[in-house]
Amino acid sequence: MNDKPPRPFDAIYEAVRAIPAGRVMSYGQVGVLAGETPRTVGWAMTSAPDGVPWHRVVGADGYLRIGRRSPDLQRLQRDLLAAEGIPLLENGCVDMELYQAEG
DNA sequence: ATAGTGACAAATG
DNA sequence: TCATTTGCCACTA
Repeated sequence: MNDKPPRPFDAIYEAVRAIPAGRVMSYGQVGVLAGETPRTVGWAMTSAPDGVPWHRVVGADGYLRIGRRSPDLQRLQRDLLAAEGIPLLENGCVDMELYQAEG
């Protein structure tokens, strides 16, 4: 039952939840909005509860830095992004110039 | 308390 | 361009 850490990254989840559909944000951007560092954002995403569109969080380059330990998650994020109207480029990254949220 | 790791980012060689 | 290093913060052993 202790799957979720007692440390609610409320600020981080709030920033991620504030990302509108069809838009994406980088870990660094979320970190700035949440007042935390990109590292902490990544760690918070590992325990992202329901209601948090973690799939809208991508790397600063638009790449899906995910998938290093869970290839399934990368495919899941790719599917979720496509479902929101965010197709990935041939490089496998998101067009930040078009889909990056302002904040 | 210490060391190692991590869904990052920017700088450096 | 690629690989390496450093900074940052939180968690696990």
